[in-house]
Amino acid sequence: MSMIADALGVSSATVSNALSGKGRVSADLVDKIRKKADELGYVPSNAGRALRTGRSNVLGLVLPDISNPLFPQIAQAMETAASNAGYGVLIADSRGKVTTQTQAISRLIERGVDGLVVIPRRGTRIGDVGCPVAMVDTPSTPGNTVSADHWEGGAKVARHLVDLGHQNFLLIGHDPASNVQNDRIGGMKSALGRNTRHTTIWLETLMHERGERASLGLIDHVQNGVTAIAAVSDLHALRVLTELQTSGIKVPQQVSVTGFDDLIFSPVVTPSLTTVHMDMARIAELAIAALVREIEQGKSTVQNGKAAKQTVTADTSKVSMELMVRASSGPAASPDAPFPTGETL
Amino acid sequence: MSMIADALGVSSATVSNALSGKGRVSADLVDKIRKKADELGYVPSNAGRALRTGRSNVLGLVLPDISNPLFPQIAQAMETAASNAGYGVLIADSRGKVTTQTQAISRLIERGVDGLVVIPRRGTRIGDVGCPVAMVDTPSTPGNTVSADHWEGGAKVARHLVDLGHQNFLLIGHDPASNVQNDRIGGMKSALGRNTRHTTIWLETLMHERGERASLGLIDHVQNGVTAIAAVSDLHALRVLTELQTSGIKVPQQVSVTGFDDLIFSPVVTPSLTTVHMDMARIAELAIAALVREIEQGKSTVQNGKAAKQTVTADTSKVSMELMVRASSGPAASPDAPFPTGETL
DNA sequence: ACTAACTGGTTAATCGATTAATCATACGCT
DNA sequence: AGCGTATGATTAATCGATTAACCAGTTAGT
Repeated sequence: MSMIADALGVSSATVSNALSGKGRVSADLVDKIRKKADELGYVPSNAGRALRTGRSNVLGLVLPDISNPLFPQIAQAMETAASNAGYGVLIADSRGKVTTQTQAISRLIERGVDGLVVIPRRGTRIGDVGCPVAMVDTPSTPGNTVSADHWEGGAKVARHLVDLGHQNFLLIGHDPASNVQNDRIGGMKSALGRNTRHTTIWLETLMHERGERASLGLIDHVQNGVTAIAAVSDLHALRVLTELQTSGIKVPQQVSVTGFDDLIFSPVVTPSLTTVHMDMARIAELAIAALVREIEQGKSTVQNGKAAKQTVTADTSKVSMELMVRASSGPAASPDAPFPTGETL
Repeated sequence: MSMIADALGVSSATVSNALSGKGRVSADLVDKIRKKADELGYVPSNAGRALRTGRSNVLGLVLPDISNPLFPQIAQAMETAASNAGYGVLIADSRGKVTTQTQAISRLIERGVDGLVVIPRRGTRIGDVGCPVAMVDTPSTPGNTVSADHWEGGAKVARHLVDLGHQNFLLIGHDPASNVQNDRIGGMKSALGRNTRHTTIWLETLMHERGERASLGLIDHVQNGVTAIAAVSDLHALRVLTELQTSGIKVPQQVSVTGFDDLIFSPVVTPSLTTVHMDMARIAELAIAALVREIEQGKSTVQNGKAAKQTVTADTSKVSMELMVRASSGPAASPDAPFPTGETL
């Protein structure tokens, strides 16, 4: 910057003003400075700027478990949204453990991030980090900034299956402690009409009892009349799909299968999976926007009050999910013998 | 830092020396300073340090396409390795396009990263970025820093299938321009003995001709005697698996199927996928180590020569892949009628 | 006893950008 | 002419850590 100033015989302050457009600089000087800057290949030093302004223009992305197959979508969406807002994204993975997560967060803070996007899980507690935090969880969770409307998503698949004439459902969750999964299952249940029956199984519990690779015992359920199996993730839907096919049960002719998240393999398996897609790009946009707003006005907030509140609020806290009807769901096999009214479980 | 200095009546230089262990400070003063630093909750300012030292302690991770299902593994491994070396990881996604990639890289440079880890693809060209670069591609690619030994991996699955008595193979690739996939297929071919036959199909070409969701026409191949189908990714292996099962072909009784990468769903589909696992953690470690070495000695290199060479060299350039034998591969169906010697295609 | 070397610490400059305070002109108005 | 007010640019302080240069005591060597 001082090189530009010297080259043009002006002060470095003028160069700063010219490039940032803040002070009062004559129009033609601005032009000359811009030109010279390009000519010299000037790139502002983030370090210098950060030191002076106290802002790094970097956000931290905290994930409970990077190996989550949904992560690519999340990371990509966040990176894009942040980048559009002029921010970089520093990632922190906690490999499932809560202790590592705390460490990961403090590493981010030490690196001077201006804000945090946190995808929480179970015991995630965000202590007193000194910067705004956007939480992406579920609309039903207190402190949630913005997230997909998992409940509505659940309701959408369930309604889809009901419309196809299904009356006997098997709902498959993985972790009974997950807010997201509970919302999805809750939404499903809410949309199942009076003359339907449903059972819910949680894979984690099941696998804990019978081992990782255990059969899910789907044949039994099918023999008991289940014609629709709705899982909270495509990962589980896939497992269901292959287990059914191995047992010679036709999907969707005999049983319909649905998942969640529209994972990368979902369109290409046979039959392609009916699932629920979340608009991660929009969620990321809202989360980042809320975060950036708080960061940018943060200065004043900190000055006149105690400290800015931790978790920020977005314009919209829930983003609609989209039902993707594909080949794995179809009309119920035998639309005879309706079950007696009343819900099981 | 000056607060610590004031509190103990020493100069800030002494505090810096004490905490960094560089200058000469008496042992008990070091203790007192450390204690006071903890007490005051001192966290060094990266901005200040970066400004002075010219190093940000942040690395950039450049990915051609974040939606690659292997990405979680990569990101996690890189994050862990970098974090252990005291570096943060800034991600940059180029969503497949080469132009976006160039932009992404320059954004990282502007942010002042000390080094770059690049997972290249096709037209990836790293221009004159002013920092060391580690390339993770294939051992056969010039400029490769470190990567999995895809060729060996291919050879391993192929040998496994040959040992099971298979003689007629279908090899499935996706993108004929991918170095990784060519290495894998090349390795496979190299390990197929003289009295075997094989055909290779590239999905991208196929899908371009017949559309995204087109059948892969596997039944034809099976009827022509193929008993083993080896794909370059679990994603394609899964597609193969479900297509076969839908057609009523038993895996592995009639046809064996293998994949690559040990993706998250591979162990849980039915039958679980035989695949090849890459030790991403080790690859990341080697790449980061090479990068960090270059960065840390970089100062001298830049001083006495022209500039440090772009891509760094690791201790080991290829990391062995591990064959994961699961349920989707088994003995060849009919070990009769060996084919005439000579390779098809 | 006088110098050399060492020990433990301080001073002050520096990295690059930002910004409040200041200054010098020129212009408009009565 | 004289005063107030824009306008355009400069000065200098500042953010926080690092580090070369320097300084005051102490110890060792001859």
